[in-house]
Amino acid sequence: MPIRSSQFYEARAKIARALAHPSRLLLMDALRDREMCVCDLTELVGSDQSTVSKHLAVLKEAGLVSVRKERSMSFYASRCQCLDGFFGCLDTVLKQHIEDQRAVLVG
Amino acid sequence: MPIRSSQFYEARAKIARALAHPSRLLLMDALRDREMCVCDLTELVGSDQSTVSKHLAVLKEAGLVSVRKERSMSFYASRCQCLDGFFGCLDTVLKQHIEDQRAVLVG
DNA sequence: TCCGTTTATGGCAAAATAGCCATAGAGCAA
DNA sequence: TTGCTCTATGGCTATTTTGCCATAAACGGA
Repeated sequence: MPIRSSQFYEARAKIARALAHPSRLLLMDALRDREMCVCDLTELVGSDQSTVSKHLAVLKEAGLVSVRKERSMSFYASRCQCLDGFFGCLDTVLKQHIEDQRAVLVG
Repeated sequence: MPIRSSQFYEARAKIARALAHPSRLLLMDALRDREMCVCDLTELVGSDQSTVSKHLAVLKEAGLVSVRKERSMSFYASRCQCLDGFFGCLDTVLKQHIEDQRAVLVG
């Protein structure tokens, strides 16, 4: 008696996987309120250009970013404003979790 | 000029990784409004008991669930009510994404 | 005590992910 | 054309993740 179909959870897992890398979270953060080209994003992330392109492809495939091509450049932009609210909600939970852990350590 | 520190994104990536599996999303859904023992969760997920235990350990390590031991059983409960809001927000984005893809296919 | 139940963990093999290099294609300028 | 810039992708290796089996520990009942 799964609560929902396996496709339901698979679709959401795909989104979560797309966000499950610090470089991709940095990309989502940078693209939150402006579009940027791959060249600038590459400098921002500090990895190889091909690596950044592949990270962007993962975000694109998940539907989290859009691309616009102009001249020889690709401009990426965020399609989703959900992350701040989500991680803000999680911050509250995490802070409590850390405090609980500290309490355990302190005894 | 990263927007935030690498630890910032690493911490969030850890949470996203914990959610990046359909079985773990099913577990979070099942535990949303009630606690359950590992035995019942194992039956729900349909994987080996050791597999479910390890999924639960991942969620616990991320601070997303709590455990309470009673008799010989472990009862897990969600520590976070952020998922519904987040995925609800994403649903809107995804529906639009799917529609865009269809529009491209149709031409 | 002995046994059955419940849970966690080590170990292993298969699968997925990550990151780099090399490279190809597109666009633009000289 | 030639060359430079920008981007995407194939290929490869290293790392991580996944899922099962086997097993151990904890607990309770007979």
